[in-house]
Amino acid sequence: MNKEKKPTDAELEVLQILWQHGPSSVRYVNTELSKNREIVYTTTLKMMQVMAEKGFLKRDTSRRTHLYEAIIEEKMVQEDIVAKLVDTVFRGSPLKLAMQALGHEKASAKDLAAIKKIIEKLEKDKK
Amino acid sequence: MNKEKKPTDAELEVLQILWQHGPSSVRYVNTELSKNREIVYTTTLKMMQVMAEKGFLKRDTSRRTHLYEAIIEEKMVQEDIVAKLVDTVFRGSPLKLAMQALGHEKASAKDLAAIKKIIEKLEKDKK
DNA sequence: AAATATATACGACAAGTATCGTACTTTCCA
DNA sequence: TGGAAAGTACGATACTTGTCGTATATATTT
Repeated sequence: MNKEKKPTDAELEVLQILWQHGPSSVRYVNTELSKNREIVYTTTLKMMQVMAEKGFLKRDTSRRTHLYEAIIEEKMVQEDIVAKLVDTVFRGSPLKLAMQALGHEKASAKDLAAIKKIIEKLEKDKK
Repeated sequence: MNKEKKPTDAELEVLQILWQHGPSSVRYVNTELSKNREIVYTTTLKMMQVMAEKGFLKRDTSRRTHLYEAIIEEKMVQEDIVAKLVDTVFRGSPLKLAMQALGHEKASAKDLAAIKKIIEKLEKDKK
């Protein structure tokens, strides 16, 4: 069904903004991107046009300033990427990936507590 | 120092084989790759030559059949990729990534127990 | 109304990727 | 010893990605 290829890195930057902010103009997305790196307006425009062609975004052209909206879901993309990552970089072990994610700097005490709960729930479900 | 760019997907396939098997001939790598998909010998050869130029592999040309060895470490690559992934796809939350990894089919009961232990250890270290 | 600002459309391009064919060299063995 | 087999070298190619310039249309402002 979905022969969707995964978004490129640059496309993910755009998607992130749309996922958080909802339907947005090119101007808005470009302004957000510009906070992180130099990028010319028409580059962002072109990229979003291409993403629309690819089926990642849909656009509302009813007004002069077009609005773009993500139509692939954040969760889907996360799943795809994680599945592939586990496969190609962690030798098929989700555990290794999880450890790598948590073992690193940013995991807070609250994060750890949260995931412990989730694990306990998963363990219950397994039975 | 290392302005190393991250390996492409196809390069990761090669790296995985080298990480597991150690220094290998092109023939060996190609045979392994062929188990998963169609690929012509010279394609693999060329790719590994490029990877050597990039500094991902080093090669021993002392014998007719060259041996290639990974010189970027598996763990390094994993760290890089996970860090970037957390950033660009999980809104900076390692927790979300870990959950996604574990919540997926493949995490076994043993995996869950293992990671619970790790979490407890991390919690201790935090104090 | 003229000038300015803000949009989109679209083509071009350099770099990188993955792919393979052809040419050449070395080794093996019947 | 003369092929066949197995190896490397390397160029060509088709695609994709990210980038931007230029053209043009539409508002907005003075």
